[in-house]
Amino acid sequence: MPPISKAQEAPTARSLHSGVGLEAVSGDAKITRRSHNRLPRLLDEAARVFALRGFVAASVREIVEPVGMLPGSLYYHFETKEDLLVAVYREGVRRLSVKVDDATLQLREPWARLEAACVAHLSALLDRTDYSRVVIRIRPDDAPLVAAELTMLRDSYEQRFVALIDELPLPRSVERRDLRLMLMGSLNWSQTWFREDGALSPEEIARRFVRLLKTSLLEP
Amino acid sequence: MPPISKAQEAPTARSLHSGVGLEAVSGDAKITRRSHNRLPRLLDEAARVFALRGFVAASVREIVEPVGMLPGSLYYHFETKEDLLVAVYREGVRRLSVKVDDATLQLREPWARLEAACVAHLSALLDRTDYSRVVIRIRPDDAPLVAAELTMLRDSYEQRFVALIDELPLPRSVERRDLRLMLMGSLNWSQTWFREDGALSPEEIARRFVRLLKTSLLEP
Amino acid sequence: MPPISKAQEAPTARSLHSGVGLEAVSGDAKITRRSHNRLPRLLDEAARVFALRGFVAASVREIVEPVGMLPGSLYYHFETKEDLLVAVYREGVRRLSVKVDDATLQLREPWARLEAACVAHLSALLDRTDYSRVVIRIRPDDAPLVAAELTMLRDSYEQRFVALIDELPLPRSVERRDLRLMLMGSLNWSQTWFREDGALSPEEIARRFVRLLKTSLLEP
Amino acid sequence: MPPISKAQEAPTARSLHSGVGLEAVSGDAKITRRSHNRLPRLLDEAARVFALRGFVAASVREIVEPVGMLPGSLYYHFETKEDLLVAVYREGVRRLSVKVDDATLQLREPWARLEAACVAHLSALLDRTDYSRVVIRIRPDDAPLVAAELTMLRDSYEQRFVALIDELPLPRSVERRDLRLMLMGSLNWSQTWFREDGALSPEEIARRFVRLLKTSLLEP
DNA sequence: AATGAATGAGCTTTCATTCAT
DNA sequence: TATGAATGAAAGCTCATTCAT
Repeated sequence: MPPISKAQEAPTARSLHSGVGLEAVSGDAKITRRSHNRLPRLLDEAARVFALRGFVAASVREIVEPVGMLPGSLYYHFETKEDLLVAVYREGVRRLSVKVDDATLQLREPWARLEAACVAHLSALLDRTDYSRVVIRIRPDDAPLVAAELTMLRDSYEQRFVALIDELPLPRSVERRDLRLMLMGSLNWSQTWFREDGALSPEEIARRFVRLLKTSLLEP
Repeated sequence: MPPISKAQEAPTARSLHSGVGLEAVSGDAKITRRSHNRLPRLLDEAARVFALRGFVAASVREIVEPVGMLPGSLYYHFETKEDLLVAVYREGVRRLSVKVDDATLQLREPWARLEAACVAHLSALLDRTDYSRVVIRIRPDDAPLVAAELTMLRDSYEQRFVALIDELPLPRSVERRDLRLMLMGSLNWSQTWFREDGALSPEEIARRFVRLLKTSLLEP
Repeated sequence: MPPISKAQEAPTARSLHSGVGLEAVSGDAKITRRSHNRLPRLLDEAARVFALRGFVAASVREIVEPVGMLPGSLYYHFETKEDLLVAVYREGVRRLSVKVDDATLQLREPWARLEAACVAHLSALLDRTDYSRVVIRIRPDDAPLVAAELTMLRDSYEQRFVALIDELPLPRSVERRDLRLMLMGSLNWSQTWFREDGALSPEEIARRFVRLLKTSLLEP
Repeated sequence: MPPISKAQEAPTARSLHSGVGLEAVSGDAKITRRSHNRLPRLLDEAARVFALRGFVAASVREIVEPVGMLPGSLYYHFETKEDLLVAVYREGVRRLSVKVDDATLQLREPWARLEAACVAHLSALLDRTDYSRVVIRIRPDDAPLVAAELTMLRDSYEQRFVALIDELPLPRSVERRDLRLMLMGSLNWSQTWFREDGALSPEEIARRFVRLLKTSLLEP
């Protein structure tokens, strides 16, 4: 497999390594003894380090070492560090999309659907092992050479929320775009203050934020 | 003036280069007899570059060059790049605080006070020339050696919002902390999507967000 | 066919991929039953890239890619990049020799023979598709491990010019070695300045250089 | 002193370190004890390594080490390895020019002037310690980013020979451009075959080449 | 109050090459 | 007759920082 080039095609629905939402590739032992196909592990590590440090501060060495690779070996799989980011980001978007789609699929009531989507979004976002964190943490212009691509990917995901908010029955005075930006902003920003040992779970936070928005804060 | 050391004490209220909110320090000539004090310009540039690139990607060279200094000269003023960040961050917090205090000072009605604070907060945050942007853009753990200090500074500022929200008359079911995190999160995140050429001004955005929160979204 | 090793013997007269002077090997199908022998194409590319970039700057990747091979595959055919150079160089010398021999074969008059040899030499040297360019472009000590071998190959070719110059009837004062070094130097150096779109053809250049040497430049 | 940038101005006549033709900077001890101003030594080493290995094969590490510098320190003085080459090349051209000018200055007779120029040219070219070797050894397109600049420098030097040949009284049939290309080609190419322990000195070689050209080779 | 000249560590990337399959 | 996946070394270069002057 040659390096994944910048000119690479749009991802197929079932891209990257195996299934739907496997975070860490475990139980792969049966495939080969000497376990070559470290690419999935490489992506896992990249996701971890990008989410932890940001793009610029993430060093190729730090990504590659836990996989037992040498820095140069990365470049068999990806042409640049930026391209690696794109791969991780793309997978992050894919997983987020799958989770949100799965969560909303069975529901009909618009507010319930939005709430479920927010719960799925926030759970992914705050899960330490998830590629999705990268999608929120990394600003496209941290990696100028692929900024446009990242933005497109992010937008494609956010369309889901555009649609979900379009479904809501709302007072005419409400701008749906404001609503989306406010809601998603508050969810996304939680990455900066959320502590795993806090009192509230991601799910509970998401639910509360939606309720705060939905209901009136003016006294009874 | 010796380098500002890590062991330095908490800042006095009137810290840094005098004046209340001067962005570019001109007319400072009277302060020192002869020297064309370049430290203020240095801080301005640092604010600009930290806000633009983030802490890690900001290079000392890029900060120092527009001031007409050499990289090594920075170290007369600051012991480390981290210390420079602290100085800028501290000034950002100071300016934010001044703006929010000024905006709320004359108002009595709690919701009006909160709205005014949000307008001030967001205007600062989205103003390209403002130190305040650094306070929102930089995550404390981007600079681990001074992370604790940055967090303290930020917390000290956010106390204002804790207080403002405490004043609000609210239904008993509402958790004030959630409210604050949601509101500030949505404001802060706007740094990610705000474009100066967009339809809405920062002030208008802030007002709309507050109104969305305050009122009910359930149909009439 | 195992890799061509460093310990390999001197080349037979009819070395490499058959044929006399075929640049791109087509119609070789009868030689091996099924395989679409890519080794000739590999050598063609190597010649092109070595001539274009020099030995050090020529990367295995650049050579191998247009052939549709992967870098590792080179090493089925050659033990090292140096060995590949030797193969190309050897073929370059062979083709040069054939051309010079063919050109001089029919001629008897010593100056005519020398001129014909120079024309053949220079045409090959300046022909973009020819292995011969490598022989002139690459300095043996660019590839220290095989420098001696390259030097031997080059010397074997230059013997032809030693012989041709020995045939010339010359004033006793003339050192034949000087004459050869001067003549060949001026021809070889033309690789540096020759442009295909220039006014003069390689043949014409060679003829003029010989004439300049032969005749007196002192006024009539 | 900031790095010498690509946009750097045309060199002044007395560029680089001191005097006219100092090859190795010795006797500098009096200037500073800890001898900073290693830039001259850096250039000397660069000239040596570029001449020895060519541009591509010359590693920054090899250049810098004998000077007692670290690789990164080069970049205080030059923005890129290419820029270092330009500096060396420019100095090579300057020294060649000075030598040729000095050699021809006192002479009036055209052939004598040309011969003196060739002697100067070849002595420089074959002198192991001379920057001039770089000018002949390095092909501009070995360093594509500065190729145009190198070509300009080389052309500016070769103008001297254009002029010297223009002065010659020649039979009308002789193309002066051919004459120049032939003469200089044969001189320049001597870099590939000249051995210091050979029988002939550079001076003697140059003189013989000129004589070969000048006189008739047809029998008496 | 700063510069000139560098350091030392680290950076991303490229290279020729290896070897099990 | 190759490939897939990598290695190990080195490359050019950038970084924050140092320190004598």
